[in-house]
Amino acid sequence: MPALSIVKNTAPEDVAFKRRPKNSVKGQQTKAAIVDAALGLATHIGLEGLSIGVLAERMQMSKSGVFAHFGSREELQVSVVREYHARFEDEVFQPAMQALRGLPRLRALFNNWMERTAIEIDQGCIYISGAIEFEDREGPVREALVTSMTLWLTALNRAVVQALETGDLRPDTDASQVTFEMHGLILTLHYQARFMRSADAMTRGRTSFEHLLARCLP
Amino acid sequence: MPALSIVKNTAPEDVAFKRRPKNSVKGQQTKAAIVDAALGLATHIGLEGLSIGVLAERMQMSKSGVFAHFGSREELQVSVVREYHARFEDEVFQPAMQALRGLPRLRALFNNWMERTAIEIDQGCIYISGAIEFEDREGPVREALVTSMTLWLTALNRAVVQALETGDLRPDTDASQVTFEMHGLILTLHYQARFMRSADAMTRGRTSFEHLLARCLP
DNA sequence: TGCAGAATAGAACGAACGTTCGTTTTATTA
DNA sequence: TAATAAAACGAACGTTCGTTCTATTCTGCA
Repeated sequence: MPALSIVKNTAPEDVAFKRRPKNSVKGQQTKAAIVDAALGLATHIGLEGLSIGVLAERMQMSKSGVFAHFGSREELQVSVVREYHARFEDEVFQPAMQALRGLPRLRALFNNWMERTAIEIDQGCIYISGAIEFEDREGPVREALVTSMTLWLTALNRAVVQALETGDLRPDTDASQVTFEMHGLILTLHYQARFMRSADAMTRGRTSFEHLLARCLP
Repeated sequence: MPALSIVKNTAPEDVAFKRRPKNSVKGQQTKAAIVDAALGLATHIGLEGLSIGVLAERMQMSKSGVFAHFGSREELQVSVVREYHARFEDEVFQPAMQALRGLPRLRALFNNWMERTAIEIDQGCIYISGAIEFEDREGPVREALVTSMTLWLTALNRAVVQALETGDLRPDTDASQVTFEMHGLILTLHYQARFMRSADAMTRGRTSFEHLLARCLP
């Protein structure tokens, strides 16, 4: 079981006597395709911008056909968050675990995160847009987002702690503080590159990371 | 003319032969009150979440009565951005200009920005939420947001440059890099405090700023 | 005091939204 | 192949949205 896992995407939660699809082979395929398309849409227009009508149009299906796979728009949004989490884990977290524990792994994690964010300069990141949209909106979508983000930041913080256990970073390093600042670099990179459309944001991000590390080296 | 000013709020732009209000005393008062209420709403639900119906209800006016002051929802959104800009200038920028040029003024600017962000932990910041909402949506609202943000970051950067001119910071300091990282601290503070509801975000923000300064001191 | 012009109201519009329902088509299995 | 269950459809519901009219009320100036 991978370390960032929450729950599997197709949860058998037959809530409140609502008729849910029974997950035949075909059904699962279609649902996966819908979630994929929904994720593609959500990265551009946000989770709140997601509309079942537009999604159905893009899928060349009827609104009710799409709707039936989720039972509510909220469930669709949660599915999208879970799918994004799974991809983030596959692309950012897992590959970096191949690197040696300590500074190499920490560098790999940050580097993969940067790469992912660079891609998202064209796509948008639902961990960032979702955070804005669900700042003070309660419910399962917010919960899914917070859970994912907490798992990721915890995993990242663990890598920092390991780096100072191996002696790669000074033993008096405040791990949480380093994690906090790494998070800040990604957020600024995203803001500057995607909203302000500044060309040198990637370079600035890498420079900042090196400054951060330099401060913590033994 | 204050350094962050863009244009005054009530612009006499009689675009495309649309019947606009003629700005009587009463009219201006009402419009200001509407913009104030709209800003209050937008900080919580975003510029895109703003709806004329809800706004009219809160103002105890008719939808068309509210609408007539702006001519379009977009113009309402732009007015809100301008109003936010004006307040940001009054609360963050102007007071800090009283401080001595150099490190004191830079500290004052960052401190006021932090305070403002702390307030916005309960309110939301439309420079942040707006950036997400208008990342790849073109038009006058995005333009107003980018203009405001550019003016502010430029003003901030000027303060950094002055600090190294006065010798408060090392002469080889990369001013743009420092500005970039200050921006990052605010974004992370906002994310951690408002979305993740983490209690120690303010402390972490201040600590990060001190680390940043320490790196640049002579 | 009367009158022009501005401010507001009220009703209506077409479109989009999420959701429900009954029916039909398609897939799975006996 | 027949029986059964799941998937997809199409139409409709009740709301809300921004916007457009026309009509009414208010306000300030001659």
